[in-house]
Amino acid sequence: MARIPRGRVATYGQVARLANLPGQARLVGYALAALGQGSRIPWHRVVNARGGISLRSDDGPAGILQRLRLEREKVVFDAEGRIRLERYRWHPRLPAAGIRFANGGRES
DNA sequence: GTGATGACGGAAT
DNA sequence: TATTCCGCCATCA
Repeated sequence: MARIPRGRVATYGQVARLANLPGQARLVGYALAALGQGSRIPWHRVVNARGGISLRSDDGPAGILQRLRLEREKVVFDAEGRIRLERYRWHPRLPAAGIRFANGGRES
């Protein structure tokens, strides 16, 4: 996820596949929920397969914050709160095998 | 040990 | 395009 460039997004399922965990999209969400506030991981660049923001406990400002952070990166939401994946989806160059952890695994 | 739940995905309808 | 349904599995009560 740290490789996702500014202004681009990836879906939960996409991240799961890159992590060599095909079909385990829910675990990606589960992992994100465990991130601390000080995490340097760009969690706001991960959206669901419909291009929407997924937050169960969106009582707080988290959901709004994700949208604001993305809009600050020039990502546009439509009237239904969704973005065009065909336009903003990130297309990684290297296969999953080429991934290297730049933080020594401290975020996991 | 068991059942419910959840930052989801995808096929079927 | 929208809904419904089922698979997925780490956690937790």
